[in-house]
Amino acid sequence: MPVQASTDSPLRTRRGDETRKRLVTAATATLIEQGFAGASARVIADRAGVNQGLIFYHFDSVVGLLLAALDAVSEARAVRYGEAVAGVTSPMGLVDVATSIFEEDLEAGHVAVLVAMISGAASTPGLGEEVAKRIAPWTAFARDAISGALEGSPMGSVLPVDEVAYAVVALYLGMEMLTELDGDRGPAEALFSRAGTLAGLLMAFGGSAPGFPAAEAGS
Amino acid sequence: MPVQASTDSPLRTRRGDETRKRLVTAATATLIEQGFAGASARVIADRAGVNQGLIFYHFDSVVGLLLAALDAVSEARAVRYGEAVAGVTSPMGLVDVATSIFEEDLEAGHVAVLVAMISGAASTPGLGEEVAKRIAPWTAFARDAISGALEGSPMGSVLPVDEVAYAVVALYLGMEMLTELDGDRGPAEALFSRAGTLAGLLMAFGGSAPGFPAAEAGS
DNA sequence: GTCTATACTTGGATAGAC
DNA sequence: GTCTATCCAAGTATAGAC
Repeated sequence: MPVQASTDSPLRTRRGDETRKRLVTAATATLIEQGFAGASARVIADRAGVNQGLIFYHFDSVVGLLLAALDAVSEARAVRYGEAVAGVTSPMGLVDVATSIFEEDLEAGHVAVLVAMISGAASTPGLGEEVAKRIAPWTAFARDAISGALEGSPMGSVLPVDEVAYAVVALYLGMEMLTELDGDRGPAEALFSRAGTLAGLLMAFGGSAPGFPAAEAGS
Repeated sequence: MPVQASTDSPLRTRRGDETRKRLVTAATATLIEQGFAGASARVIADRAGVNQGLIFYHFDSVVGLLLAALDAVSEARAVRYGEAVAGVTSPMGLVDVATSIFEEDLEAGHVAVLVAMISGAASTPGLGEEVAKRIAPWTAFARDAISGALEGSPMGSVLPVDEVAYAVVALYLGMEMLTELDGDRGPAEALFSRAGTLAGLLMAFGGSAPGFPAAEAGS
């Protein structure tokens, strides 16, 4: 791993930065399209158009690069989540935002990266722990969205937030796997619109949540 | 692939059968513990205590063996499902049986085999289609159980059986991934007891299902 | 600091022995 | 029909050039 980006040669680090960026991008794409088992040093390096050995210089190992790719996706998503939640006031609005953002995640392949890394963790000692850390943004976001939607609903007493959040994240991972398997995004899409219906139903039962207009954001 | 088990030498096929069985067992265990990426010919053969080349003689390729392992698990499960459903009369009983059977699947690692093969499908051309075929028992069983539980419930009109079945299977796969990741089976267990509560709630709303005693099987 | 050419290891597959 | 010894490709990693 290159350590010092010392004062006298900023141009040299430029080239390194470019290489690292290309590798992370290629690694992400490879994880999405070929999964963990298909993400070898040679395949990724070819895709990035760089020498295969650079992976070990810049990231120590293939797994190191894959974790960097997961980092990039996770951080980008955490930022996106923060932005999206900022403009929301009502519980129903939160549900709308959450479903559309999660749909975005599935579509763009962010969940595919997660799935690939989790399944890869089974074969690589110590990887599981590292991956677990990086799932925090997703879990936290799910918990926030659900917590907002559940309070004021009669279901709030029978459905603990943590359990529902766990179930939602699991549901996402599973939907991604099934979608990859048969190449059909249809069932997953159908579940999204269904989620909106159900959430509306729950809210209607609850009634007296503060600041609750009839309908918020579209779709 | 060995074709004819001809009349004159039944002893010879015995040895082959034994080898095949050992390989399938070892492949299953390896998929559960190491995932698809860790299921190499050498690792599996070592575990089975046989020469690595036998995999290619008996199953053509490593993937061929892994599919045979998936076949064995799928068929065993289909039988188990049939037995379990046979002794059930009420919708609530069906829900009880389904949850306890699915819990059994998670515990024994059957879902882990599924997860491993699905994630492996991303890296191996043509494998996805083969895996998809073999998931049929699970999907069908889920659909039957849900269909029985949903009719007579007011949710039946707003929740199509196919969608719920898809969601349940996805939920299973996702729970398995999360369980593998942090090694904690707790959240999944919690969701199972929660499922019982929810199903009971739905039934209570529906009321007039035919043959509906207060409570059926235990747990 | 960055990169390339090369060494070494593991994995898939088969020719030929029994 | 069953199995073993052997081959070749692909994968990871590093020594050394720039």
